[in-house]
Amino acid sequence: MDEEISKWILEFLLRQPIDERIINGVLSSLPLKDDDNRLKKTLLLRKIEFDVSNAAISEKLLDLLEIIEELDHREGKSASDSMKAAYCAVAVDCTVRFLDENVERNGKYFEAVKRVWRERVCKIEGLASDESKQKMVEIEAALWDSNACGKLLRMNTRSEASKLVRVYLAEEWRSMGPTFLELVAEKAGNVLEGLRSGGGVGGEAVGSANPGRESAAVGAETRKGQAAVRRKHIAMKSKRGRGAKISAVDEGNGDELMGKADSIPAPEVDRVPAPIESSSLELQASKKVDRPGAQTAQTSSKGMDDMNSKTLVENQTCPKMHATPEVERVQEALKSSSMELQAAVRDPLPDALQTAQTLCSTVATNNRSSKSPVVNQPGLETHTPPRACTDNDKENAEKKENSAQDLQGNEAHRGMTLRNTRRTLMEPDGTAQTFQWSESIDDLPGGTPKRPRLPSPKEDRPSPVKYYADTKIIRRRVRKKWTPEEEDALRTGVQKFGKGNWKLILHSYREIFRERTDVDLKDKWRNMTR
DNA sequence: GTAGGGTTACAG
DNA sequence: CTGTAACCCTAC
Repeated sequence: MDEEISKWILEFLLRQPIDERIINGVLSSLPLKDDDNRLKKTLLLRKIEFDVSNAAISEKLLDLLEIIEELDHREGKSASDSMKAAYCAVAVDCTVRFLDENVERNGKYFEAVKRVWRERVCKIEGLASDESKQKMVEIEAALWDSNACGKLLRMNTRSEASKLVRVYLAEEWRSMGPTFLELVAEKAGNVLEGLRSGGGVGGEAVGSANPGRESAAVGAETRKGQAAVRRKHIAMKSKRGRGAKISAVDEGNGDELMGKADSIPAPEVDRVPAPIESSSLELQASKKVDRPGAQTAQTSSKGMDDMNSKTLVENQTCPKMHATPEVERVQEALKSSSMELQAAVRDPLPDALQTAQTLCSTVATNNRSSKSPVVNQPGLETHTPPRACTDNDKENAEKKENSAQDLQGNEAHRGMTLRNTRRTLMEPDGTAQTFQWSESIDDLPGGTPKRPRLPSPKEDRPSPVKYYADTKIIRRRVRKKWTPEEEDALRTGVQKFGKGNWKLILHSYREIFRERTDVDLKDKWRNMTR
C-alpha cells in the first residue's frame, strides 16, 4: 500500500476509539516511514489518552509528554501552558504518592523527589514553568516540614493530574485539526448535501468541526462559524502537498469537485483509487467495532446533519454496500481528488536513482575516454544528495565543473575523483553529517513498524531550574547531637570490634545508631579521642 | 568501606 | 568571632 495512504488511514484510525490490538495490527501491517512527526504525535497523544482514561497516572506519562515536547521543539514549537501544567501535575502525583505523613519515614518519597524532579523535571527546560518551580519548593519542603507534608497529603494530586492532562489533550487535538480522511469526507458531505438539496453546494460542511474528537451532533450554526477554520486546515494540508486540489475546490463551490470527477477519463478513475479501495477493505476487515451512530449514505437530507465524517469515509470505502447514484458520483469525486493528490505528492526516489545512474554512466564514459592518471582530490568531492536535476542544478553543476577544471585541468579528473571517493552516490559518505530521528516507530529493517521508544539522551539544554534543584535538594542533614547512649554504644563497639570497623559497629547497634552512618561513627570517634 | 581534610551549624 | 561538633567530599 502507498505510504501516504497508509499515513492517512493510520492517522484517522488513531483518532478513533478502536481496540488497541487493532491499532497495533494496523501499525505492523502498513508501510510507514519515519518522517511524519504529526503521525508520531498522534500516536503519543493516543497513548496518553489511553493511560488517563484508565486512571494510569505514572512516570510513563512524563516520558510521553517529554517525547512530544521534543517533537514540538524540533519543529520550533514551544510547549503550551496546558502541556506544562499537565506535566507538572503528573510529576507532583508521581511524587506525592510516596509521601508519608511521618517525615522520618519518607525514604521512598525522597527517592521519588530525586528521580522525578531532580533527574527529570528540572532537566526539561521546555516544560519548566513558574508553577513547576513553585511546586518543587513545596515538594522539597515536605521532606523535612511536616506542615508542608500535610498540605501535600490533603491534595488530590491524582485527580488534578488527570484533569490537567485531559485539558491538555483536548487542546492538542483541537490544534491538530481533523485528519486528512475526515477532511476528504467532509468535502464529500458538502457534495452530497448539495445533491440532495438539488441546488448549489455551498461551503457549509457536514460533520463535526473537529471530527476526530467532538460529537457529531454539532449545530448547523456552529458549523457555519467554523467553516473558515476548516479551510485553514485544508490550506495547511495543501502546503504539505497533500490536498492542493481539494483546497482549490473548497474556495469555490462543491460542483467543481463533481466537475473534475466527471472530466477525468474513466480508466484513470478506475485505476488510481485501487490502493484506497484495498486499504479500506483491509480496514473494514480489521474494524470489528460497530458504531451505533453510523449511518449509510442513503440517509435522508435531514439525517445528513447527524452523519459524522467517519460514516462518510466508510461509505467512500465500501462502494458495493451503498450503490445509489449519488454515492457513486461522490465516490468518483473522491477517487479523482485522490488521484490528483497522488500526482501532487511525487516520490523523489525514482528521479534520484535515475540521476545517480546517469552520473555513474557519465563517470564510466569519462573513465574510458580519459587516459589521465587517477588522482584522489578529497577537496573536490561532491556530496549533493541525489535528486532530479533542475535548470539551477545544471547551472550550479557547470560552475562547479568550471572551478574543478581550474584546479585540475579537465573534466575527466572530476569524474575520476568522484569515482574514487565513493563507488556510487548511494554509498555512505564518510565525510557527511547525518541527523536522524533514531527513536522511530518503524525503524526496523524493511520498514517493519514497532512501538515507540523513549528518546535517546536529549541535547544538553541547560535548565534554569537545575542549579536551583542541585543546591536545594542535596542539602545537609539536620544537625543532630550525639546522645550519651550513642556515645556509650560507640565506646563499647570500639572496645569490642576495634577502631576502624565502623560498619560492623553500626550494624551491631543499629537500634541505637538510628540515623547515623558509619562515617558518622568514625567522625564521632575522632572527636571523642581528640 | 575507611581515612582524612574540608565545610557548615551552632553555642558561648 | 571563635571553637567545636556534626556532616560532607573524595582519594585510596
